[in-house]
Amino acid sequence: MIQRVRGFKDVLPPESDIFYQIEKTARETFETYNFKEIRLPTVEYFDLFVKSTGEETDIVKKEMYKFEDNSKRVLALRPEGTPGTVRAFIENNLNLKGNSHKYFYIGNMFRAERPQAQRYREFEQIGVEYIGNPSPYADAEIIILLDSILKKLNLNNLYRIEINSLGCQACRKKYKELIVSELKKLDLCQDCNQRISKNPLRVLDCKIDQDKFKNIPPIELCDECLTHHNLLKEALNANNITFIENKLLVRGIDYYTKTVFEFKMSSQSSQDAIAGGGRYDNLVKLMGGVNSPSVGWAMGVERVVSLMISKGYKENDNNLVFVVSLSSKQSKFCFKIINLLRNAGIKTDFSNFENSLKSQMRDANSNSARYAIIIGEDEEKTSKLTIKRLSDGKQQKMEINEIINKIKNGELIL
RNA sequence: GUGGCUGUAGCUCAACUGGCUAGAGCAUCCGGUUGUGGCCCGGAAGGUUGCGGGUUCAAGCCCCGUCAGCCACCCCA
Repeated sequence: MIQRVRGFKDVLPPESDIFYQIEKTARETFETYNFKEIRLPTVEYFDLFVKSTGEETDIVKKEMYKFEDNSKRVLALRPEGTPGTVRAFIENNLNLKGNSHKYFYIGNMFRAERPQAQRYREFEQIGVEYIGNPSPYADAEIIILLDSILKKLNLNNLYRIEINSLGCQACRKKYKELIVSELKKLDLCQDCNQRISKNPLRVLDCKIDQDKFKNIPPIELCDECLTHHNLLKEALNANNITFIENKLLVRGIDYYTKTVFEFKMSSQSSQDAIAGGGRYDNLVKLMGGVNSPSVGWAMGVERVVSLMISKGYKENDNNLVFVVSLSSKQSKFCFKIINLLRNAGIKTDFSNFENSLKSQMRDANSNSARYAIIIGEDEEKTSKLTIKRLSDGKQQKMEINEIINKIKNGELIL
């Protein structure tokens, strides 16, 4: 028997329904905020991610599904959505098509990490990219958008928001120089020693050496970055969004500037980030497009699913009508009734007319049907069907049109 | 990627220091007289103990490998 590949998973009912509910809620919210869907390829050139996500990031260095196709092209399964979105933006000249570039995507991403609960090699991300708006209100807008989706899913109080500012290129350059000399004086772990030259800001996020950074001053933002950051915080406060400022929040992708943020679940698991994002003012230009300061985030759908399950997800009320036959003689008639109900938009099902009535009634019950319609010789002859409410066992006889009308109008009283 | 724990029926688990045809609950299926589900009762089905090798008279249990899951780290969604 050939089994699943490590780190990949089957999503089965009823869990698959939770995915659907999250996607549906996200789509409805995106519509309110005037974000449009963009659907992108799963496969891109490997170099796209090297250039955008960053050569020195863990994502590119050790987590990418990289391969050669039959024509020796070096390709990769996408590990995140932003590079593809930016590529599509530039390649399709979207900057010339309208002046609002608010996109969302829903898609699978791939990272070859060691699997763990809530950490899979293929996972689903829902993300947004707001391209070309440098305003702190764009940052605030997408943070509130994300918060709003999670609140609609009734996940209030199950997550916290952390924000930070990494500054622009100018203030970051100054800060890097400052901390590199400070960090070199310290006795750091192996990883950190390598990071000092490649990505010194990342060192500050190290959990091993955390205690040694007490004397490292936080980044000093330039006037513009500071104003941006303050406006964002004011906008969040003014709209009752609770957040924590985390000066050590750095994030593992190279293109971020100014605002970065993470939504974390309040669990003990180390897989606690349910969404993360930030501003990337230089990326579009770096990738060959016109200068377009942008901001975005991505949400890990599996992690939101696990939050929904942990708080006790309840399925929607089941309005199912289940049709059962006394014997196989009524099969044709029953099947016709079923299709009349379905054509009227009523959720209807049946199991096997060959089975005993008892067995079919058990099927109705295990499908948590609300009503059973029982059809025997009498019902077929008189066209008056027996309808039974399964919650209390009350039943009576009615014509099919009457049943349909009463169910549709919510007037079915037995 | 590093270190560790685990793997018995669909699910949750049991099987003394290696010892008879590997058990139970739940779930499933059938039945409990004439056309009625849930509760209850009776019965049935379901396992090459993840897979492969080794040690032994004998392996679910010990050893090696492998696959998978989980935990911590790393990192992130």
